[in-house]
Amino acid sequence: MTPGPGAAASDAGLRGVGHVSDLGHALLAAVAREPLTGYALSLQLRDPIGFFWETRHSQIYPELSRLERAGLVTSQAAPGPGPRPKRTYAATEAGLAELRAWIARPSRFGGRHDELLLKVYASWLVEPAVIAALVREARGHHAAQLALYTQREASARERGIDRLGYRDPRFADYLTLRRGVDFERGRLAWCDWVLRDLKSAT
Amino acid sequence: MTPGPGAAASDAGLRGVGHVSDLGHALLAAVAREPLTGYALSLQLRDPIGFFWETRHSQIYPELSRLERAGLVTSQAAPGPGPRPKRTYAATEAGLAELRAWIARPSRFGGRHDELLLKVYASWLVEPAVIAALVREARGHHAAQLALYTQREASARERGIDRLGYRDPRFADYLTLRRGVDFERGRLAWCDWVLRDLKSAT
DNA sequence: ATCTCCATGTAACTCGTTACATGATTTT
DNA sequence: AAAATCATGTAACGAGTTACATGGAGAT
Repeated sequence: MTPGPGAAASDAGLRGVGHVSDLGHALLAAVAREPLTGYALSLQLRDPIGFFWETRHSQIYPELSRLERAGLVTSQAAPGPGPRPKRTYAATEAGLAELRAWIARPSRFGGRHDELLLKVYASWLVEPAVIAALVREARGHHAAQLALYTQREASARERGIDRLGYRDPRFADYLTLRRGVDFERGRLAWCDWVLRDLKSAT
Repeated sequence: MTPGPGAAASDAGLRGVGHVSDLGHALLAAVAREPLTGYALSLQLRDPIGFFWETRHSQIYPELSRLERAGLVTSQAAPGPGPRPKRTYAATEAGLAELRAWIARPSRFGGRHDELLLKVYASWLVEPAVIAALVREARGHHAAQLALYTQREASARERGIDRLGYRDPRFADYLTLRRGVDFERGRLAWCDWVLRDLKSAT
């Protein structure tokens, strides 16, 4: 990674400065609230309450320096407890702008991490209308999935699959399908609840 | 990565033959039901109904050959529509044994893919007691998480955080926390429902 | 004496996505 | 004529995990 002193010219092969990863947005969203060290961030991401995201410190430190090279965060060094100085990161104006733009962009659904939850976590940065649009879009997606799943559930019940023994793979299908129905229903209810609360909580 | 021709002796650097990845178990679980081609598997994994897993064909084909090298599946070649022969894969006895052993092993929670759902999808291969133990373990995990989240929710309400404006980051925390509570509650209800059904459906 | 917490980083590897590449048959 | 479907693979990344490495301060 570090090309060594004297060879600092090219930096080729690194991710383009224009692109910010999902993890980058997660870190940005955290330091937009208050300045934090990489270590503090790793603690927050280890326990995903209100965050729905997880990673290890080995990914956080390189990502923070990428964000700093891109001008989205700044760091202040202070004497640390170990051999290296302790760095506290804070979001810059450009960082906040990037976050606001990212929140407004359409999300991918069903990714391995929960992009919508992460955007809601950072929702205090944007107008409530922006978040409402996002949640309404997600609501549509989950409503469509729910319709599909309930339809399959109904057809499974018509064919008596819910009465098969556990030895039949189609009964296993039915068990997992039920979880899909529950998941989408819960997600839908949450979207509605958020939309209601965004109206009342001015 | 590829050591180049002429150095084919060792195969070092490849994943050890003893270890099967989560994706490997997913493919194994699918071909344990009926023999399938890599293409058919990619269609099933693109639409995660009853599967809760997703990937692309570019990952499936190499993984199938790894499984075959490990003796967990066999393939039969037939003239295909394209330049290459079409291969249909089936699980071997060793493959079924690996699946049964994997289902009985404790699962990781909160991984990027849903290991418990995948195990339930393959649950027809094992005795209902094995699956019941698995689901009971998961139930405990989700009950503990739910207790933690509801406690935080209550303390947030005591401090009036649910009545803050959307501009306060702590209100955003509350929105995502609510989703956590809903998720764990739904998961818990599903575990209970599966446990009930495993008793009745002999 | 040992363990845990704070604090930062690198190396090696596995997992996952996007794009490239080929080509016959069927549908629009 | 063009597009979609079936069918298989590789190359080049990007994302994520595990393990290695260092070292002071405070607690047991």
